[in-house]
Amino acid sequence: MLKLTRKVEYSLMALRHMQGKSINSVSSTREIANQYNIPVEILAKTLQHMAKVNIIEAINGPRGGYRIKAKLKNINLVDFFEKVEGPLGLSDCFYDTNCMQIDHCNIRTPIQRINNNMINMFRNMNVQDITN
Amino acid sequence: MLKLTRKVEYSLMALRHMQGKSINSVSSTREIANQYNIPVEILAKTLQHMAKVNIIEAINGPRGGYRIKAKLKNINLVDFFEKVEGPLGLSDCFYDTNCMQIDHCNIRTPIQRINNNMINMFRNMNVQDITN
DNA sequence: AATATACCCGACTAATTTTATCGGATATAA
DNA sequence: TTATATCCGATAAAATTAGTCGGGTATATT
Repeated sequence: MLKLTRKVEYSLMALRHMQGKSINSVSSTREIANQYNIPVEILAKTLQHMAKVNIIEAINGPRGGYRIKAKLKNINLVDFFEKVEGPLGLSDCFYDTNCMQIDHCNIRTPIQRINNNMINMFRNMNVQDITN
Repeated sequence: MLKLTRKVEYSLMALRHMQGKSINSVSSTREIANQYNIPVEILAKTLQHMAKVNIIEAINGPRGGYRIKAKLKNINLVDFFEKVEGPLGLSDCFYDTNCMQIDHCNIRTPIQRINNNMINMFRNMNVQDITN
Protein backbone atom coordinates (compact mmCIF):
# COMPACT_ATOMS: atom_id res chain seq x y z
CA MET A 1 0.00 0.00 0.00
CA LEU A 2 1.15 3.54 -0.81
CA LYS A 3 4.22 2.35 -2.68
CA LEU A 4 6.08 3.88 -5.56
CA THR A 5 6.48 1.60 -8.58
CA ARG A 6 9.82 0.40 -9.85
CA LYS A 7 9.20 2.39 -13.00
CA VAL A 8 9.19 5.60 -10.98
CA GLU A 9 12.21 4.51 -8.98
CA TYR A 10 14.18 3.53 -12.08
CA SER A 11 13.27 6.84 -13.69
CA LEU A 12 14.54 8.79 -10.72
CA MET A 13 17.72 6.73 -10.51
CA ALA A 14 18.41 7.38 -14.18
CA LEU A 15 17.76 11.08 -13.84
CA ARG A 16 20.03 11.35 -10.87
CA HIS A 17 22.69 9.49 -12.80
CA MET A 18 22.44 11.86 -15.76
CA GLN A 19 22.32 14.88 -13.49
CA GLY A 20 25.79 13.98 -12.24
CA LYS A 21 27.35 14.18 -15.69
CA SER A 22 28.48 17.13 -17.76
CA ILE A 23 25.79 18.89 -19.75
CA ASN A 24 26.52 17.46 -23.18
CA SER A 25 27.47 13.93 -22.36
CA VAL A 26 24.90 11.20 -22.82
CA SER A 27 24.19 8.04 -20.85
CA SER A 28 23.27 4.80 -22.54
CA THR A 29 20.67 2.39 -21.27
CA ARG A 30 23.29 -0.29 -20.81
CA GLU A 31 25.58 1.98 -18.82
CA ILE A 32 22.83 2.91 -16.36
CA ALA A 33 21.42 -0.60 -16.12
CA ASN A 34 24.84 -2.03 -15.31
CA GLN A 35 25.73 0.57 -12.75
CA TYR A 36 22.52 0.22 -10.76
CA ASN A 37 21.76 -3.42 -11.40
CA ILE A 38 18.51 -2.75 -13.26
CA PRO A 39 17.20 -5.19 -15.94
CA VAL A 40 18.28 -3.64 -19.25
CA GLU A 41 15.05 -4.18 -21.16
CA ILE A 42 12.81 -2.65 -18.56
CA LEU A 43 15.08 0.33 -18.05
CA ALA A 44 15.08 0.75 -21.82
CA LYS A 45 11.31 1.08 -21.85
CA THR A 46 11.34 3.40 -18.92
CA LEU A 47 13.82 5.72 -20.61
CA GLN A 48 11.94 5.59 -23.90
CA HIS A 49 8.86 6.68 -22.05
CA MET A 50 10.65 9.55 -20.33
CA ALA A 51 11.91 10.64 -23.73
CA LYS A 52 8.40 10.55 -25.15
CA VAL A 53 7.13 12.88 -22.43
CA ASN A 54 10.11 15.18 -22.98
CA ILE A 55 11.82 14.80 -19.65
CA ILE A 56 14.93 13.47 -21.37
CA GLU A 57 15.96 13.30 -25.01
CA ALA A 58 17.37 10.43 -27.00
CA ILE A 59 20.45 10.54 -29.19
CA ASN A 60 20.40 7.72 -31.70
CA GLY A 61 23.25 5.73 -33.12
CA PRO A 62 26.59 4.59 -31.75
CA ARG A 63 27.84 6.72 -28.86
CA GLY A 64 24.21 7.71 -28.42
CA GLY A 65 22.13 7.57 -25.29
CA TYR A 66 19.99 9.95 -23.29
CA ARG A 67 20.42 13.30 -21.65
CA ILE A 68 18.18 15.49 -19.55
CA LYS A 69 15.98 17.81 -21.57
CA ALA A 70 13.54 19.42 -19.13
CA LYS A 71 14.30 21.76 -16.24
CA LEU A 72 13.93 19.28 -13.40
CA LYS A 73 13.30 22.10 -10.99
CA ASN A 74 10.13 22.98 -12.89
CA ILE A 75 8.64 19.50 -12.66
CA ASN A 76 6.84 18.96 -9.38
CA LEU A 77 6.34 15.43 -8.13
CA VAL A 78 2.67 15.27 -9.05
CA ASP A 79 3.49 16.15 -12.65
CA PHE A 80 6.34 13.69 -12.63
CA PHE A 81 4.36 10.79 -11.19
CA GLU A 82 1.54 11.43 -13.64
CA LYS A 83 3.88 11.66 -16.59
CA VAL A 84 5.55 8.40 -15.64
CA GLU A 85 2.68 6.38 -14.16
CA GLY A 86 -0.59 8.07 -15.02
CA PRO A 87 -3.30 9.56 -12.80
CA LEU A 88 -2.55 9.94 -9.12
CA GLY A 89 -4.96 9.30 -6.27
CA LEU A 90 -5.38 7.35 -3.04
CA SER A 91 -8.43 5.76 -4.60
CA ASP A 92 -9.50 5.12 -8.17
CA CYS A 93 -12.84 6.80 -7.61
CA PHE A 94 -11.34 10.25 -8.05
CA TYR A 95 -10.78 9.67 -11.75
CA ASP A 96 -12.81 6.54 -12.53
CA THR A 97 -16.38 5.73 -11.57
CA ASN A 98 -16.10 1.99 -11.88
CA CYS A 99 -16.55 1.09 -8.20
CA MET A 100 -19.15 -1.13 -6.55
CA GLN A 101 -19.42 1.21 -3.60
CA ILE A 102 -19.71 4.47 -5.49
CA ASP A 103 -23.41 4.94 -4.72
CA HIS A 104 -23.17 3.87 -1.09
CA CYS A 105 -19.75 5.11 -0.09
CA ASN A 106 -19.64 7.00 3.17
CA ILE A 107 -15.95 7.92 3.12
CA ARG A 108 -15.49 9.42 -0.31
CA THR A 109 -15.38 13.01 0.88
CA PRO A 110 -13.05 12.41 3.83
CA ILE A 111 -10.70 10.34 1.70
CA GLN A 112 -10.70 13.12 -0.83
CA ARG A 113 -9.52 15.52 1.86
CA ILE A 114 -6.60 13.24 2.67
CA ASN A 115 -5.93 12.85 -1.00
CA ASN A 116 -5.76 16.62 -1.40
CA ASN A 117 -3.27 16.82 1.43
CA MET A 118 -1.12 14.21 -0.22
CA ILE A 119 -1.30 15.88 -3.63
CA ASN A 120 -0.35 19.21 -2.10
CA MET A 121 2.62 17.68 -0.40
CA PHE A 122 3.92 16.17 -3.62
CA ARG A 123 3.22 19.36 -5.50
CA ASN A 124 5.55 21.18 -3.14
CA MET A 125 8.49 19.00 -4.09
CA ASN A 126 10.18 18.94 -7.47
CA VAL A 127 12.26 16.36 -9.25
CA GLN A 128 15.48 18.23 -8.67
CA ASP A 129 14.93 17.96 -4.91
CA ILE A 130 15.46 14.25 -5.43
CA THR A 131 18.12 14.10 -8.08
CA ASN A 132 20.44 16.53 -6.34
CA MET B 1 0.65 3.51 -7.34
CA LEU B 2 0.14 5.25 -3.99
CA LYS B 3 -3.26 3.68 -3.48
CA LEU B 4 -5.05 2.68 -0.32
CA THR B 5 -6.15 -0.97 -0.23
CA ARG B 6 -9.78 -2.03 -0.10
CA LYS B 7 -9.08 -3.46 3.34
CA VAL B 8 -8.28 0.02 4.63
CA GLU B 9 -11.26 1.50 2.83
CA TYR B 10 -13.67 -1.14 4.13
CA SER B 11 -12.29 -0.63 7.63
CA LEU B 12 -12.90 3.09 7.47
CA MET B 13 -16.38 2.62 6.02
CA ALA B 14 -17.26 0.24 8.82
CA LEU B 15 -15.90 2.57 11.47
CA ARG B 16 -17.81 5.49 10.08
CA HIS B 17 -20.94 3.38 10.04
CA MET B 18 -20.52 2.38 13.69
CA GLN B 19 -19.63 5.91 14.66
CA GLY B 20 -23.06 7.01 13.52
CA LYS B 21 -24.87 4.69 15.90
CA SER B 22 -25.61 5.01 19.61
CA ILE B 23 -22.83 3.98 21.93
CA ASN B 24 -24.12 0.57 23.00
CA SER B 25 -25.63 -0.69 19.77
CA VAL B 26 -23.67 -3.14 17.68
CA SER B 27 -23.37 -3.57 13.92
CA SER B 28 -23.21 -6.99 12.33
CA THR B 29 -21.00 -7.86 9.40
CA ARG B 30 -24.02 -8.61 7.26
CA GLU B 31 -25.67 -5.29 8.04
CA ILE B 32 -22.60 -3.30 7.05
CA ALA B 33 -21.84 -5.44 4.02
CA ASN B 34 -25.37 -5.02 2.69
CA GLN B 35 -25.54 -1.31 3.26
CA TYR B 36 -22.28 -0.50 1.48
CA ASN B 37 -22.27 -3.30 -1.05
CA ILE B 38 -19.14 -4.97 0.31
CA PRO B 39 -18.54 -8.75 -0.10
CA VAL B 40 -19.58 -10.26 3.23
CA GLU B 41 -16.69 -12.66 3.69
CA ILE B 42 -13.99 -10.12 3.11
CA LEU B 43 -15.62 -7.56 5.34
CA ALA B 44 -15.91 -10.28 7.98
CA LYS B 45 -12.17 -10.81 7.93
CA THR B 46 -11.49 -7.14 7.96
CA LEU B 47 -13.64 -6.64 11.04
CA GLN B 48 -12.11 -9.65 12.76
CA HIS B 49 -8.73 -8.12 12.19
CA MET B 50 -9.78 -4.76 13.57
CA ALA B 51 -11.15 -6.56 16.61
CA LYS B 52 -7.86 -8.38 17.08
CA VAL B 53 -5.94 -5.11 17.13
CA ASN B 54 -8.47 -3.63 19.56
CA ILE B 55 -9.91 -0.91 17.39
CA ILE B 56 -13.35 -2.48 17.68
CA GLU B 57 -14.72 -5.25 19.86
CA ALA B 58 -16.80 -8.27 18.94
CA ILE B 59 -20.00 -9.37 20.64
CA ASN B 60 -20.68 -13.01 19.88
CA GLY B 61 -23.95 -14.80 19.40
CA PRO B 62 -27.29 -13.76 18.01
CA ARG B 63 -27.88 -10.00 18.08
CA GLY B 64 -24.13 -9.72 18.27
CA GLY B 65 -21.82 -7.73 16.06
CA TYR B 66 -19.13 -5.14 16.54
CA ARG B 67 -18.78 -1.79 18.22
CA ILE B 68 -16.01 0.73 18.45
CA LYS B 69 -13.61 0.10 21.29
CA ALA B 70 -10.70 2.52 20.85
CA LYS B 71 -10.76 6.31 20.99
CA LEU B 72 -10.58 7.03 17.28
CA LYS B 73 -9.22 10.48 17.96
CA ASN B 74 -6.14 8.91 19.52
CA ILE B 75 -5.29 6.76 16.51
CA ASN B 76 -3.35 8.69 13.90
CA LEU B 77 -3.40 7.50 10.33
CA VAL B 78 0.08 6.00 10.43
CA ASP B 79 -0.89 3.84 13.40
CA PHE B 80 -4.14 2.94 11.73
CA PHE B 81 -2.60 1.99 8.38
CA GLU B 82 0.04 -0.07 10.11
CA LYS B 83 -2.46 -1.84 12.32
CA VAL B 84 -4.63 -2.70 9.35
CA GLU B 85 -2.07 -3.25 6.58
CA GLY B 86 1.36 -3.57 8.13
CA PRO B 87 4.49 -1.45 7.68
CA LEU B 88 4.19 1.78 5.77
CA GLY B 89 6.67 3.18 3.30
CA LEU B 90 7.02 4.46 -0.25
CA SER B 91 9.56 1.73 -0.82
CA ASP B 92 10.14 -1.66 0.77
CA CYS B 93 13.78 -0.86 1.42
CA PHE B 94 12.93 1.12 4.55
CA TYR B 95 11.94 -2.04 6.41
CA ASP B 96 13.24 -4.85 4.22
CA THR B 97 16.69 -5.28 2.68
CA ASN B 98 15.68 -7.66 -0.06
CA CYS B 99 16.30 -5.38 -3.05
CA MET B 100 18.58 -5.88 -6.03
CA GLN B 101 19.57 -2.23 -6.03
CA ILE B 102 20.26 -1.85 -2.35
CA ASP B 103 24.04 -1.66 -2.79
CA HIS B 104 23.96 0.62 -5.80
CA CYS B 105 20.92 2.78 -5.14
CA ASN B 106 21.46 6.49 -5.64
CA ILE B 107 18.03 7.67 -4.54
CA ARG B 108 17.54 5.94 -1.23
CA THR B 109 18.21 9.02 0.87
CA PRO B 110 16.09 11.42 -1.19
CA ILE B 111 13.21 8.95 -1.29
CA GLN B 112 13.49 8.62 2.45
CA ARG B 113 13.03 12.36 2.77
CA ILE B 114 9.83 12.21 0.77
CA ASN B 115 8.77 9.23 2.78
CA ASN B 116 9.26 11.19 5.98
CA ASN B 117 7.13 14.00 4.65
CA MET B 118 4.39 11.57 3.82
CA ILE B 119 4.56 9.86 7.19
CA ASN B 120 4.42 13.21 8.96
CA MET B 121 1.37 14.20 6.98
CA PHE B 122 -0.47 11.03 7.90
CA ARG B 123 0.62 11.32 11.49
CA ASN B 124 -1.08 14.67 11.69
CA MET B 125 -4.47 13.19 10.85
CA ASN B 126 -6.44 10.80 13.03
CA VAL B 127 -9.13 8.25 12.28
CA GLN B 128 -11.88 10.43 13.69
CA ASP B 129 -11.06 13.12 11.15
CA ILE B 130 -12.31 10.62 8.59
CA THR B 131 -15.17 8.93 10.32
CA ASN B 132 -16.82 12.17 11.41
C1' DA C 1 28.23 1.26 -48.61
C1' DA C 2 28.81 -1.85 -44.70
C1' DT C 3 28.83 -2.48 -39.95
C1' DA C 4 28.20 -2.00 -35.27
C1' DT C 5 25.94 0.44 -31.68
C1' DA C 6 22.16 2.39 -29.65
C1' DC C 7 17.30 3.77 -29.44
C1' DC C 8 12.17 2.27 -30.61
C1' DC C 9 8.08 -0.38 -29.68
C1' DG C 10 4.34 -3.78 -29.49
C1' DA C 11 3.18 -8.31 -27.82
C1' DC C 12 3.80 -11.47 -24.49
C1' DT C 13 4.96 -13.91 -19.97
C1' DA C 14 5.98 -14.16 -15.09
C1' DA C 15 5.72 -12.66 -10.46
C1' DT C 16 3.61 -10.34 -6.88
C1' DT C 17 0.04 -8.23 -4.50
C1' DT C 18 -4.61 -7.59 -3.69
C1' DT C 19 -9.17 -9.23 -3.49
C1' DA C 20 -12.43 -12.68 -2.79
C1' DT C 21 -14.20 -17.47 -1.63
C1' DC C 22 -14.78 -21.79 0.95
C1' DG C 23 -15.34 -24.86 4.76
C1' DG C 24 -15.81 -25.75 9.13
C1' DA C 25 -15.18 -24.07 13.96
C1' DT C 26 -16.80 -21.53 18.46
C1' DA C 27 -19.86 -18.49 21.30
C1' DT C 28 -24.32 -17.17 23.07
C1' DA C 29 -29.25 -15.25 23.21
C1' DA C 30 -33.67 -16.91 22.93
C1' DT D 1 -31.81 -27.00 21.22
C1' DT D 2 -31.53 -23.90 17.62
C1' DA D 3 -30.48 -19.99 15.05
C1' DT D 4 -27.47 -16.21 14.59
C1' DA D 5 -23.24 -14.31 14.84
C1' DT D 6 -18.17 -14.16 15.19
C1' DC D 7 -13.62 -16.76 14.26
C1' DC D 8 -9.99 -18.41 11.25
C1' DG D 9 -6.92 -21.01 8.17
C1' DA D 10 -6.50 -22.49 3.43
C1' DT D 11 -7.18 -21.58 -1.14
C1' DA D 12 -8.56 -19.42 -5.52
C1' DA D 13 -9.28 -15.59 -8.63
C1' DA D 14 -8.27 -11.10 -10.33
C1' DA D 15 -5.57 -7.17 -10.94
C1' DT D 16 -1.38 -4.89 -11.02
C1' DT D 17 3.43 -4.66 -11.54
C1' DA D 18 7.66 -6.37 -13.36
C1' DG D 19 10.26 -8.40 -16.75
C1' DT D 20 11.21 -10.74 -21.54
C1' DC D 21 11.37 -11.27 -26.52
C1' DG D 22 11.64 -10.27 -31.33
C1' DG D 23 12.11 -7.42 -34.89
C1' DG D 24 12.37 -2.59 -36.13
C1' DT D 25 14.86 2.36 -37.12
C1' DA D 26 18.64 5.87 -36.80
C1' DT D 27 23.44 7.17 -37.24
C1' DA D 28 28.68 7.44 -36.27
C1' DT D 29 32.52 5.23 -37.87
C1' DT D 30 35.33 2.90 -41.06
